[in-house]
Amino acid sequence: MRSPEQLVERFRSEGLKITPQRQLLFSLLHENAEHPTAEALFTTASAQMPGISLRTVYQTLTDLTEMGELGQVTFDGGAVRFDPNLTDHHHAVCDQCGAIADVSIDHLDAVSISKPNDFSPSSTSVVFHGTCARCTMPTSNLDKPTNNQTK
Amino acid sequence: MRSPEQLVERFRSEGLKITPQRQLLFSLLHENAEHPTAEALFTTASAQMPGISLRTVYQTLTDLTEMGELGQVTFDGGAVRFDPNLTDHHHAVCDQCGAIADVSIDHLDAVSISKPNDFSPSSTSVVFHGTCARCTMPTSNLDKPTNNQTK
DNA sequence: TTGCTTATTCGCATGATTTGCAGATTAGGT
DNA sequence: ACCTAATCTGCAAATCATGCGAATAAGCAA
Ligand SMILES: [Mn+2]
Ligand SMILES: [Mn+2]
Ligand SMILES: [Zn+2]
Ligand SMILES: [Zn+2]
Repeated sequence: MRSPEQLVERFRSEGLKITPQRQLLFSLLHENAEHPTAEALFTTASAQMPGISLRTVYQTLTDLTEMGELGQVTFDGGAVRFDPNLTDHHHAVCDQCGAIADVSIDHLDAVSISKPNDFSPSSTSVVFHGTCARCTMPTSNLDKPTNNQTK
Repeated sequence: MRSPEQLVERFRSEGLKITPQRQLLFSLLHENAEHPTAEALFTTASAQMPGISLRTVYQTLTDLTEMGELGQVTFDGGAVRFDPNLTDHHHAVCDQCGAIADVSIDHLDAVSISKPNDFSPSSTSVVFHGTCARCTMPTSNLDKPTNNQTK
């Protein structure tokens, strides 16, 4: 996703209005690597802007997605999660705390994934389930990750 | 998933009852490679057994899943799909007709998928999105696949 | 500034999927 | 045939997301 400034520019150039709700969401999404749900963003947004509507959060997220500025991912039938990282990448889901980490495509030997016969893949997604570093770490239970389970 | 006969045996041995509803679902799921949803199974089941409850379909599917006799998969936030194929495998989703095909693990060079750093994967799933053979096939629009979109 | 036009926000209804609950029914044994 | 626990069924309710219309406000023109 582009920077809030660039998004403002794009919205203006397309005749869309710059509302405080949109600006807040732009900033909450900017470089956000947490893959938040609409509800999570709504909660965070509400702290800074009491009264903002969940409907508006959904609306804005949908708009950004349709504009190609935001990605969506879902895991195991959970709620949709929004992803400002538009680069081609995959995900690692921690079954302990629910954290979702990006897995850069070059961490994988992508080309080695041969396509199944008689099927023309336009995209491939890989999802790892397991335990993240923070949840594995035996010592230092200080600052443990918040349980943010997918399911 | 094991055969209907074997399932009947297992249910009996566990003191569970053999009802016509269960037997019907056993047969509908047996070697079913369509990855049907609960609704789809309910529709098919209703044809053979008018009056069967959707609730019972869900209940039986959940039971089989908890017994480890049935797998569940979801794609893009769609409804849960049930999978009697318990072997380790992946999936190819046709964006045209919604068909979901199994992709045998040996079609992939699984070991070459190096795990991301500081994450201990317990399972890896690969999903291809694209166009299936039947939807690609230029000639022979005879017997086209039913549109069974995930979303 | 003031006022106008129309995009946007908001609250609520609705849809889709799945589960909780409790009363009616039935499988399977005595 | 009868008992009883397991099962089935219908309906309420939870969750997540979208449709809709009235109220609001951004951007612009005067
Ligand atoms: Mn990501
Ligand atoms: Mn499968
Ligand atoms: Zn974790
Ligand atoms: Zn197809």
